[in-house]
Amino acid sequence: MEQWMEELLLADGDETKMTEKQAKILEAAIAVFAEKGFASSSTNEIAQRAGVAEGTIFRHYKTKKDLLLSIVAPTLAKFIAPFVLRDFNQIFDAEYNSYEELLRAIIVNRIEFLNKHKRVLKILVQEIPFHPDLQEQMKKFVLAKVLERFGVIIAKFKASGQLADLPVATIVRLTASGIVSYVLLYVYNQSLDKRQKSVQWDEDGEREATIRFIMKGLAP
Amino acid sequence: MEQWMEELLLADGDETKMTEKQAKILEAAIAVFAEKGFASSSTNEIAQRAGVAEGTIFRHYKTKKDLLLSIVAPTLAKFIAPFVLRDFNQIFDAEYNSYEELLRAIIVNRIEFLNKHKRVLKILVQEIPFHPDLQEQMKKFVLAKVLERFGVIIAKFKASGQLADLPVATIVRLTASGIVSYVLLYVYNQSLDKRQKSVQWDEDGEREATIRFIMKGLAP
Amino acid sequence: MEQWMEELLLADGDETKMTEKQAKILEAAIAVFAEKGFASSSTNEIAQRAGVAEGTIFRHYKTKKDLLLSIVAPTLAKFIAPFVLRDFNQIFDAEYNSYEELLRAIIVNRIEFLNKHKRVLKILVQEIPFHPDLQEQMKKFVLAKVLERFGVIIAKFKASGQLADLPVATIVRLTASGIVSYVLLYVYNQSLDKRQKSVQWDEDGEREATIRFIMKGLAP
Amino acid sequence: MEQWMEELLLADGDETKMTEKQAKILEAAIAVFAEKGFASSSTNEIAQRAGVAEGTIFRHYKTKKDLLLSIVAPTLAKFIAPFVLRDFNQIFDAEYNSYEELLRAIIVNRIEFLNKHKRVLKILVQEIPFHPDLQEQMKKFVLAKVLERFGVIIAKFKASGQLADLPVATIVRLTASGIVSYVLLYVYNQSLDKRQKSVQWDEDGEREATIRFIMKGLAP
DNA sequence: GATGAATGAGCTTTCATTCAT
DNA sequence: GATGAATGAAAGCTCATTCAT
Repeated sequence: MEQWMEELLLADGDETKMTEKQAKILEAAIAVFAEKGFASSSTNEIAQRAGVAEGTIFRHYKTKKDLLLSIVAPTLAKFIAPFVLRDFNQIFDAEYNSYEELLRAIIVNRIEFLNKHKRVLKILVQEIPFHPDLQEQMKKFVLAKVLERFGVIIAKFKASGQLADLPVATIVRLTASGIVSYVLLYVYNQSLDKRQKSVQWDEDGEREATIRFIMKGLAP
Repeated sequence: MEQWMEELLLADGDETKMTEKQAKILEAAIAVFAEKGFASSSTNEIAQRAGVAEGTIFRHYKTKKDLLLSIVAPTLAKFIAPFVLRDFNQIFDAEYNSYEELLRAIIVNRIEFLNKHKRVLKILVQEIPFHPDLQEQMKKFVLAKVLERFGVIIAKFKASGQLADLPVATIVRLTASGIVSYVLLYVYNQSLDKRQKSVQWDEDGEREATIRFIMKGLAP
Repeated sequence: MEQWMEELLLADGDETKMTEKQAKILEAAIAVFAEKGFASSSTNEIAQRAGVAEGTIFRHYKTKKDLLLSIVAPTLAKFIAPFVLRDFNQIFDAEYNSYEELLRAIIVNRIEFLNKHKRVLKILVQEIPFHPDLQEQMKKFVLAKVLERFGVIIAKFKASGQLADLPVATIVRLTASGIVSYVLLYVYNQSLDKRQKSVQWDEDGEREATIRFIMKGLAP
Repeated sequence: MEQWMEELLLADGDETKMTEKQAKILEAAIAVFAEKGFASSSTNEIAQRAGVAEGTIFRHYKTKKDLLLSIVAPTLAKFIAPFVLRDFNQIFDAEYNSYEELLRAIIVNRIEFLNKHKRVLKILVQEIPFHPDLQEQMKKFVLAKVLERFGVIIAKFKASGQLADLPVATIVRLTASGIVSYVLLYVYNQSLDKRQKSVQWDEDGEREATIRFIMKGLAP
């Protein structure tokens, strides 16, 4: 499994295998899928936006669904990468003195990730309910891996008396719900154009409020 | 506006205006839309499941999108009913001695609502990103009304020193994120069949943990 | 099975179930398939010749292959009808004083049949090698039924000393090969236009020669 | 014409003119055409089975039809070789004392030929109805040559009182129909696997029956 | 009101063929 | 010679919508 992961990550990082047109197709497909949803997107429109003949799409991706998966799978892989690949980045390997420090790190890291993969994540979220195979992978890899990895760290903080004595899954759920609500607010803010800045949230204030909320909520 | 609301609510509660066929069409459409998504559903399949001719659908709903809206609108209306219709139900009109009591009332109320409208809510959530008109209504009515109504109550609890001194929107956001994560867990639990009960969450425990989490998190 | 047969035969005889357009589609499909072969025929051309929108074809026949089968199946059924349906016609129920009489009756009957279903039979013969399901049905029903029915009659002629003492299957094979070669000659003759009548065979002469050939060849 | 024939025959026997790839393409094309029919075969599949790039096919054969012809033509040439090329083989050049001897020789020879070229002959038979140019060549060369050559021999046997006084074409037709029905039976037998040997015909018995049938049928 | 046959635009997909490398 | 990416025309098929009955 980890081999498959690493391959996916490399294959995608090392995009030399792709022809120029193929890259354009992917880019166009991401844009169109994110904009209209998978089912409402036509391969014709994708081809046009990619500046490619429609047939070219099907030379690289056997079906439209194949195209979807080839977009969504690598991102899914990258999503769990931090959790399955040792020393992939510093989130879990750095020593954190407090749960708060960890929270801050995660928020920064996830916002960065979200920003980078916004459109693909939108597609993923939209399509998961209709593709049982994606659901399966999500549950099997992502959820399982995240819980497993977090478990170790949270146990440490629980032992040192920084966190309430709740099941790991519960702590993860409550932490995640807080973070997710903040991150969504953050990207929502970004989606507003200049003129609408008046209705924006105060990002810094909300971040601090969120962190304090979680810390207090999970205090022993 | 409130008139329109009341009409919607009545029209739907009092389903005598609908022919039997029309009701069957709605029911079938909800089932199919929830299962496959709006764009991937065919009016043909809806007609078959409803046991009517395809043409009959278009006698009642000018277009396929019309059908979607006539499904989604009443549920949206009911969703905000407690917030816009005085004495529609007891949530806000009862006097709550503590924020915790309010939380418990909301959880019960929302779970009930979600259970009753699960499929339509799924459709709504799926389709909102692709229908700007729905988004507009959502923001204008739902969000605005909910915040407005909540504002009054939260102000009271803040004044009496039960809640931290945070913006109302922030308190709503953090409260909502906690409740949503619990409610989703609750319905997820229900979707598991008997054999999978072993992987279930402990509902009661999670509910209590969630309430305590929110209360502690929002304490002054 | 015989029930299924009778249904097929009736369904086809009683073509009132078909809309006018559907009949036109069948007629056009038979023409085009016979002319170009199944794989080289386009539903587009069939639609045009039928004076129908292309979509109409697929309202009546789910796939192009479905259309093929709905053409070929009834003819296949009619082909074996004389052998499975008692008193369907007079071939086997009349008393034949000699094998020669039987031969003459068959030739007349088969030429008539061939003339009536020339195009469909061409399609059938062309497509059988590529559709194992058709092959199966052919072997199971047609061959089996024909041999069985013939067996009884041939046994009678063998017993009365009119035919050589050969296996029934062998007699059928040799008889059939002779008849087939004559019948093909006959339809080939018809396919020639007036100007080419000079290269025609002498039908009557060939028929008599064929019958004498078979009779002498199978004499005891 | 005979020069063209000889060239064809040599070119194919002496396959040194073909590159290895070209040979593989031909072999693959024969396999695929025989399996699926010409129209249903894709150059893509042929290329894959041949282990070459799709473009390579078109380097050697201008069009897909060209490929078909380059498969079918040499076999057609070989088919008439015994009839047009003096001392090509022994069938007609040996002196036959009886028509029966000739029959036996032809059967052996044709079974051998059929076995060697089974797939190509299947392709040829399948495609002839849809390619008027092939039909033309068939009639002009094959039929004409065969009849002409046979005519001489049959005239001899008629003169010596071994055969009935029928037109040469008729004798050829009746003889051919008998032989063909036997040869088809023979190859059908071969196509059955071990387990099905019980349903086989008795080859030797059928061959003798067929020969006796023809001899008796054509006796004066 | 209800039907369902018919439509035609548009969908995904296939394919023989071309051509720069 | 050989490749395989690219093409675009055409294939089979789907679908929301219309309309005569």
